[in-house]
Amino acid sequence: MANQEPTASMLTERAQHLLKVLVECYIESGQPVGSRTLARTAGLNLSPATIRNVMADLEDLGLIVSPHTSAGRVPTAQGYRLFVDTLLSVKPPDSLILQELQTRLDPDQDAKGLVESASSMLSAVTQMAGVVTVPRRDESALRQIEFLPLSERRILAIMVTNEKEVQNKILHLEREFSPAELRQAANCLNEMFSGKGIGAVRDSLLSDLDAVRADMNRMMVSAIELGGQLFAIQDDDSEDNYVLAGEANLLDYQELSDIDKLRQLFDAFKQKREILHLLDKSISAEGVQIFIGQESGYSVFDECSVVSAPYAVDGRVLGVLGVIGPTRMAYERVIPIVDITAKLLGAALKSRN
Amino acid sequence: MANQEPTASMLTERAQHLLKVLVECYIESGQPVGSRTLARTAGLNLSPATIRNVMADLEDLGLIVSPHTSAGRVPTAQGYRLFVDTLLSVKPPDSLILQELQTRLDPDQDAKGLVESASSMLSAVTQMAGVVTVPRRDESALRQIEFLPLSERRILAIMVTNEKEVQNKILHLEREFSPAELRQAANCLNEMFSGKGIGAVRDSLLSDLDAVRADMNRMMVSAIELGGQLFAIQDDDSEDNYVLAGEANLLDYQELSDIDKLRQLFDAFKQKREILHLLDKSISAEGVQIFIGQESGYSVFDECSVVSAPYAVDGRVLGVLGVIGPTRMAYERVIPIVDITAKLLGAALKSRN
DNA sequence: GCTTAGCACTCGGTTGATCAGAGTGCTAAA
DNA sequence: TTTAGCACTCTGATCAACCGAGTGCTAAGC
Repeated sequence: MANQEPTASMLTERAQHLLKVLVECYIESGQPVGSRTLARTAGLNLSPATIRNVMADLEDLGLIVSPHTSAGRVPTAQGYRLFVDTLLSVKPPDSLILQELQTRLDPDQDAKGLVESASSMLSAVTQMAGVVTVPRRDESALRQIEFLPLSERRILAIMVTNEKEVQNKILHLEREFSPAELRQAANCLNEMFSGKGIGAVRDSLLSDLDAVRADMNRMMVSAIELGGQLFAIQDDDSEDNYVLAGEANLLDYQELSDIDKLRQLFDAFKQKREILHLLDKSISAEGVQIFIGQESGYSVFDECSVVSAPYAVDGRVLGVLGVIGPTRMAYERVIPIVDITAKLLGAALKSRN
Repeated sequence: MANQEPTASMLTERAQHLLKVLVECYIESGQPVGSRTLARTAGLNLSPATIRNVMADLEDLGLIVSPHTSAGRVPTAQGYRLFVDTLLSVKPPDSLILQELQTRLDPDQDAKGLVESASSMLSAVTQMAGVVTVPRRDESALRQIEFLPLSERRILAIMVTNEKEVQNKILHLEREFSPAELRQAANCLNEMFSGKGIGAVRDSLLSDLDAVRADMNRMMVSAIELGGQLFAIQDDDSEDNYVLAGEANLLDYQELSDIDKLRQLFDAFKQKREILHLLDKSISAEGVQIFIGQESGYSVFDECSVVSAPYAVDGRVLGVLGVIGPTRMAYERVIPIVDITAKLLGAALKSRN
């Protein structure tokens, strides 16, 4: 009769210890853990029979199950949960790995490069799939706008933000603009909005656009016209997106070897929607957050765990990164890696010179 | 005793027809084709026994094999080869699909977008993996260069080519440049090089850089300095690269269901090197080229076929696209799709307005 | 000389039975 | 409370039997 939220306090010291050892054992071996093995491994001087009694209790609480009568026990999602919440002893990551992370998150590249590095590092270091959401930039401040004519009615708009990100967009115009006009419009927009947040700029442009078209001089009108178009669809692609790396690593885990499940997982990666929703849940969390098996609420992840953490610059959360792997993963190793990577990514994004 | 290069002329009319039907049958069913089935399907009024005689001949020629004594026959790579070279009746693609291809290869996006569309279309339409190499642009002509100051020693260089591609690069400078200086340098470069091929520009800049530094006015020097940096590493990422889509589709084919093989395949996709080499072989081909099974020479593709075609604008080949799938694929459907997509991509790249 | 019916043979896949091994739950004794 | 002992259960491996599909060969027919 599984209780619905077993807590550590419901377990004796000994039961806790045994659960911990069992989970560790299972994570390492991948085999159901029997009472004899556990008796040997646990270090307590107890006979298998005693262990069995405790295991029966743990099973009643829904923390472990046996796949069939004569197999050992395997942790349930709840078991893992209790394990990571209260029993886990995290290992600080290998200093070699740390160094690698640090050097490969070289601040001297653009945000996209950093995000891709982070993602592929996560996957390489954990041997699972790494995922990093693209940093949102709604609040980054506008720095400069420039227009270059391409052909009669097409101009290239270039926008530089304070974070030194550069964005291009090709605008299709209703009428022709002379080079001088473009320069004036750019100046005008720069004067009006330089230093303002992009969200604010968009809002004020969109509201101005129709309202004051009539009673302004021609220059202002073109400026607002161009600016309106520039900011209109701006957030389509870069927002709401993530960078995934190392999906193929997941092929190696036999607990995910059901090819159909795997296919669904890969489809979900391409769809992006569910992944993004899941990661979103973590965006307001303080540090590392963990979704174990069905906890995520998405059936594609039934056999998976997601370890995620938000990354921030100056306290502003810009995105989330994490690792996706089988429920049976080395949490004590993965958690600090995700944690540190999030911090390093934040630092790298900040200190770009 | 497999002959080494069986040609159509070595087969009777009837044998050819039977091979054709057998291959078609196997492609459709995925099961080894037996003499009875073939007798029924082939439309000739022959008994299974007669068919068996012919099949024995085909097997001697190395065109088909039986996986074991009491199974039907399966085409070998050579069998497929003969099939696609001389027996295949290609089907023009569904007009619906054609339309879809056409609309989704909307010329009104940048090269990257087009390439990505093409790749994902190929994979969607064929239910296999689509791949498109990034168009090389060494010969595209320079149109305009612009420099925007970011901070003291960092400037943003923007380069527009005739093909309306835009490229940004952040330059780190040895010394400070004033805005005026930047503008002059840009003007200078634009005057000197506008309309020239990018390769040519790079060459002349690199050779000029040291040679004439002394006896030029300051403006020229800065221009060449900036230009030199801009063009120095230019080709790192966009050259030698490709866009892959729909890898996950390959999970669905049971002939690729060996998880290890699959893993190797996915690793190869990430490595990119082998794929690029393979696609390179097709770059000078006239139209569609097909690598069947081990013909590719790369063991990861032993169970795969690659159907590829170069795409070009105004006769200049810019890259290669193709489809990667199991050897047992519907060639008669895939080949025209690849063919047409290549043409459409070329057209779209050309007609961007 | 080609075609075909007949037949023995081969091989893979499935089913069912058996058996060893691992692990459990329960009971009774320490 | 712990533990030894024991009966029980379930999996996985092994083996034999068997069916079905398909082949190759031979001899007869056209």
